[in-house]
Amino acid sequence: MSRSSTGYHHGDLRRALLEAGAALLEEQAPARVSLREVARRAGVSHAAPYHHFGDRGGLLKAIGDACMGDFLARQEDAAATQSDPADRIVALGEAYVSFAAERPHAFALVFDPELCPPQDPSPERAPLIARNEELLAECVAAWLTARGRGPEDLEALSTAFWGAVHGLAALVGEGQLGREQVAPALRALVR
Amino acid sequence: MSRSSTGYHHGDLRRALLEAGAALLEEQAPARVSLREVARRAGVSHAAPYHHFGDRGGLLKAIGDACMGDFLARQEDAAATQSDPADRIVALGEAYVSFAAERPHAFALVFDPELCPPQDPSPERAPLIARNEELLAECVAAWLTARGRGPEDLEALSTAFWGAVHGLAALVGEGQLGREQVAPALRALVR
DNA sequence: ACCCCATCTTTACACCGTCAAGACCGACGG
DNA sequence: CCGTCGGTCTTGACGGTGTAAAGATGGGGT
Repeated sequence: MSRSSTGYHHGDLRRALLEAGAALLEEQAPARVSLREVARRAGVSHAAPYHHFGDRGGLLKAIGDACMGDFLARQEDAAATQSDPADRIVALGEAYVSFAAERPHAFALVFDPELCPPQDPSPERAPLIARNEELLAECVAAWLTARGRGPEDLEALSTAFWGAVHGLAALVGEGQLGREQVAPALRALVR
Repeated sequence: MSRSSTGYHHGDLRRALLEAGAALLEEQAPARVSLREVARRAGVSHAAPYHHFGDRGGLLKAIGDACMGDFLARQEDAAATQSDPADRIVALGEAYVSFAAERPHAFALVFDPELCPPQDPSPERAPLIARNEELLAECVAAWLTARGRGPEDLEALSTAFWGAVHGLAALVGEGQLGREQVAPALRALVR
């Protein structure tokens, strides 16, 4: 029942809606992604999405989950390309910023607190968040030991680094900063 | 003509709308601030705002200008309370984060790129932005000289610090970080 | 073969931003 | 003192949105 794409029941509407919504998100900010437009692009009636996602928030949340997956994949890739701890941290940060620069609306959606409250996040996203924090902590810990320091500041430094990278990413995503200003700032930080 | 508050023509609708809008912004995110609700709270018809602000964006932009003013005032105050360069930087960052924590919607509005594009900002806000960058550069420069370093990294360090503080503020405003995690992270940075 | 029910459509409602036309009233010239 | 003028506000309308309820459709299990 879930295979054919032709036919009255469309076969795979959920995926089609997710794809249409993700495509729309590349063009417009999350607030302007309308359920009706997504349905229109998927070629179904405006009320069709309601059966698959409870409401507009449900659709946005599902799209956000997918974006979070993309984001995490990029983070993992970036971390894997470098072996030196300092370089790895910089690579992590640059991947973070690249995502925000190239897909600003997806980035905004991923961190929208109304769609996925940081306290009790959706069961779909919780493992992704955990994995991301784990990755960051690993890199910071490696960097600390490489500099001959104990792990006493690990948590403070992790949040500091997260804050720095997140802020640079947000500012770039908002157009407040040029992308070329990021690398020097990051390097100045891990100096 | 613009003084009396009684009478049919209301006297000072523009200010009343700004106040109603600002009050609404304390309760709800910018995206949910509706022109009609603001008009309702000001006790006028739903089309009344159009004569004073061109459209919804105009009202939000004006509210954002006011919020930016509040924000800058807090930054100035924070910088004035400390004399030691390192302490001043930390105070600046904490004021930044406090604003985002206490007035998250105002914070989001101030940095909304669709309402006030960072390239060619509104003539009302441009001086505020300039003053803010100046303040930050001053503090970073003082911190650099206090550590016996030349101003060669001033720009990179300024953006790095701005990014860190902005990121921490955004994460706190979104509820992703607890407010108590900020001070240790900041102190770890200026260490 | 039949019926069930998940899926999709239709219809309807309230709210929103925006625009055009009209009502109101203070101010200014005669 | 009176009239008209123009900025201010209201009314009404249009298209778009999210959401809910009710009706149509057709595939899959018994």
